[in-house]
Amino acid sequence: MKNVERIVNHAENHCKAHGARLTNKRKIILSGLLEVGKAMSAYDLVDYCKDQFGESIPAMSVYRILDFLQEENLVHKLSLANKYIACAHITCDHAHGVPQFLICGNCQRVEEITINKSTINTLRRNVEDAGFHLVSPQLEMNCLCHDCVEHAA
Amino acid sequence: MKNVERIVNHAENHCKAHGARLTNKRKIILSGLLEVGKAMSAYDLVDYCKDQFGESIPAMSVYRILDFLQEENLVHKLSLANKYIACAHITCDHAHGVPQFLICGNCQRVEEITINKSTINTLRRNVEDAGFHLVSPQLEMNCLCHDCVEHAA
DNA sequence: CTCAAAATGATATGATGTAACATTCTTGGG
DNA sequence: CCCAAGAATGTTACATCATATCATTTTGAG
Repeated sequence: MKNVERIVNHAENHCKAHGARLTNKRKIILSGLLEVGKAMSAYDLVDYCKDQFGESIPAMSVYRILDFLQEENLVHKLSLANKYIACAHITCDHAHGVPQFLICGNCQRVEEITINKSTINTLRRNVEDAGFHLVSPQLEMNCLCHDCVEHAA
Repeated sequence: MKNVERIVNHAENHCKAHGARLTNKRKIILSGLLEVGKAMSAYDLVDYCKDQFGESIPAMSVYRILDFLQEENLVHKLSLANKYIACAHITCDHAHGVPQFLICGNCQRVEEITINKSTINTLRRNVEDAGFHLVSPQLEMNCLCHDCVEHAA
């Protein structure tokens, strides 16, 4: 779990750098997401924090904290699943493209990838051709992970 | 509204062709979605059917009917918005690619487009490279429609 | 230290969605 | 035609996801 700690520290610096505060509760939520390494619902996080950290954080606060963490790009929301997941690139210092998510419809595993720019640009062009402007190319795709494909076969 | 009727008839034939039944309630829900022409939540549909058609359809039934209509490819679910929208291509007889949706984050307008196959294939390859299998390339993209971009500017 | 702003808590409620079982409707075989 | 079986719909209860509102606590700048 040293690794989680390291990432949280990094996140704290990232926040400090522009005057945002990674408070204790916010650290706890972020740690939970990092430890679990999977997408969790807000209420899953309430339970997890209670069980693992002995911290009772009301759901309302969890939602607020998740909003904060999303604004800081430390966490992403998955609309397909109504769940939240820690950003896979918190510790990278360079700017990132908007991520895309592969969600296993069977076991709920999630992989965060970055699709190459030219593909995204093609997508963007398709969107512009339809008279819309692409605000964010964060995509969520219905997938099966390798294991689940195997077992289904 | 003749047009809606025509589309519903077409949908009915489509269902009959493989032994599925487009019952009266199902027609009403589909008609509602077609008339409105926008994405609606299940509960929006409950209200709409009550107001416009004098039909009280319980939410549970609306969900079941929406499931049916999705299986028939007459309706799509938008996870970004938790809403449902009539397929833009019900009356086309040829098979369609999986659709992509452009959702205006400001006015909620939705455009259904079909991205060209080669772009989808590139996406699919990206997914396979990450060890996942793309089940369905139905994408939902956070956009702004042309009007909202103008007004924001 | 003090005060204002930020963060968190408490409570209620709205919105979305499903489980489980009952009832009604349709339809094909006798 | 009738009726059994399956399909569709209704009813009720509840699970899950999310936000509005106002109260309280914490924090940091002056």
